[in-house]
Amino acid sequence: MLKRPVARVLPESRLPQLDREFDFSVPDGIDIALGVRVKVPIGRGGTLHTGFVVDVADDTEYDGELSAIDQVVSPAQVLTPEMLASARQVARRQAGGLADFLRLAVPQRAVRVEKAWLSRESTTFQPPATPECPDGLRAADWEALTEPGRRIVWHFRYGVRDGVPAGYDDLLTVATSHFAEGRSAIVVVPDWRDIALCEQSLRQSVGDDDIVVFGPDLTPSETYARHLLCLEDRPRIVLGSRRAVYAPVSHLGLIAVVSDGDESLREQLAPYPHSRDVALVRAEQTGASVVLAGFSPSIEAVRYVDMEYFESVSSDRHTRPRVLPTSLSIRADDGPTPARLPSQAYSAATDALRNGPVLVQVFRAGFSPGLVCADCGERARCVECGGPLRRDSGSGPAGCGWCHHLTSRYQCPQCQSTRLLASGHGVGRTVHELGKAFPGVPVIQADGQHRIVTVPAKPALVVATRGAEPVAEGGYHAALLLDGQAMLQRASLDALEDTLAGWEWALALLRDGAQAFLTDLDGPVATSFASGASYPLLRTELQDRVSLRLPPAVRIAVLEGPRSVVDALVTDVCTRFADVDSLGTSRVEGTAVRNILRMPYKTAPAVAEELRAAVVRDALSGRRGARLRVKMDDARALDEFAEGAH
DNA sequence: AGCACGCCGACT
DNA sequence: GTCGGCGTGCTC
Repeated sequence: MLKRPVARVLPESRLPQLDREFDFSVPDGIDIALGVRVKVPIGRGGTLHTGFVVDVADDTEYDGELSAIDQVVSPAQVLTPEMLASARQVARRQAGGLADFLRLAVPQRAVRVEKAWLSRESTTFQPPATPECPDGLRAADWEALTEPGRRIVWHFRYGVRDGVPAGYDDLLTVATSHFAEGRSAIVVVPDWRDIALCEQSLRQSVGDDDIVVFGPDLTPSETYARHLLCLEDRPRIVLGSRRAVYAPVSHLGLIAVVSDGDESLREQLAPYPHSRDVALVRAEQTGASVVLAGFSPSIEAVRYVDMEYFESVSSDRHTRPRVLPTSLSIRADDGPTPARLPSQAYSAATDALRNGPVLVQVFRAGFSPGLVCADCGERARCVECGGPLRRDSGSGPAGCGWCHHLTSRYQCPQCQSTRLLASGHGVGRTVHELGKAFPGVPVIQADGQHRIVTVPAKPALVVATRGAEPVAEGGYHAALLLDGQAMLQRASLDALEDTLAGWEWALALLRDGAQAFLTDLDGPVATSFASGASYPLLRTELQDRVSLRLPPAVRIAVLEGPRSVVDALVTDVCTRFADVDSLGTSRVEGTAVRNILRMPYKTAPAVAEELRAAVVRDALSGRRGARLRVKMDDARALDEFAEGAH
């Protein structure tokens, strides 16, 4: 414990004007340590705030009388110097508050949990045997993956082993290798399903004391317990969702982010950091490796490889399953086809179902669907204006998405049929349809509500929404990739990236020799994907983004607040920085407006500083009403902007 | 956020 | 004369 007279404290406050360090005197009898939580009086009333001790010193710059620290909340040094340094860097990058970031990185205290931890008996670290290089990985690549200080985009191999995707197994072997050398490894995955799969695999090779899992649905005290475990001076393997990227482990050797293009890896709380960015900063700070791994790279990863900031490593991909694009254009002379499935896909699925499970991947539920003719598949259009027809409830008249004209009796201009079907509809409807198409076959439904991690190696139709696909023991015998058109035609910047990731994931779950059928799409994307050329597709997409000046070729900042404040700030920033431009304003709720700034990477740090200063200034001005808010690099704002612009 | 300081209207 | 309105400004 340090006995210096001045402690520098960062209050745990979300107020921008309090997001800075304050000096306090340390009374006799109070022991201060870096990273502990303290209570300090702030403001005229001396209201007690908790905060972190971020520095201790002999004197202060402040010319006024220092207030004294009220009390040390606990001796646990919950904020490590490394995390503080990383937090500063991420907060600056995101134009956000340091305390805001630490709210994500340091969980709330739980007294009982902490008492138990403080009086724990220390466990000894028994390193496991260093694992061997998995099949299908070149020795040089294995070496790169298992030493610290590298930046790698890793293209997983396909196939399922022991009920777990082989790529996941490979990654955990890499993590175990770091661990065996006395270094911690953090594995960040998008969601609960991936955690369950990895945990199952990890527990077979590493002891329970060595693993810390930040699983789904953790209570605050459970989260705190795991945080404390990570603080111990011994290596650990940490597994979890985006929360795991903040694990304050010592001896960090590896941070791996799996499927880093997944939108669930962006934090929904200020300052909205992405796990990939946090991983990069922490790795730089500690000398650890960053590995962005998966079956299909994120567009950011493609960019990093292109600019030679990351090296690329591929497992053996010769086992890529065959993909057959079978166009949806069901011809009238084909007769009725069950559940709108092309006959080739239908008969292949029927065959595969004799021996084992078949995966049917559908677009996520809750998506507002367009309508198609149930008999010929022609897109249903409004008779008044030609706009897309939709149906908000399950039944009732169809309405136009553009002019809201209601069509009570629709007739298809192609085949005169009066029956309409939702295209790219959610899993509920598809389960029903497919159940009828494959009579006598058990149907297993997997989506956000029906969480299934694995299915047995028995004949069954597994209908899963994109992102909720269970893993089949031994792999699926075939996969039907439905709704490709709807997935690809979403008005979203990451439609291609996300769609390819979903398809590649489905391929990874197939058993050796099984095939995938792309049923609702033809054209260049279908052809490229079928030939295994996903990567060139993404590179082309990246080139487009460069010429269109869209992320990740540029960085963006979303500004929200009262019109006058936002307008003034935009004018100011665009004048000061010649290479920043504004996409204009769109209205959000009430009187608030939103504006999006685009800027090259090299100017972004200076702009971020400027924006943050504006947020603090706005908070300090006593003006009532909505405050100015800044959000960096949230590409989804562009999707909303496209809808709301005028 | 809190809280105090400050400078203008209707009350014992 | 003074009690109290909430605009403005600061917090080690």
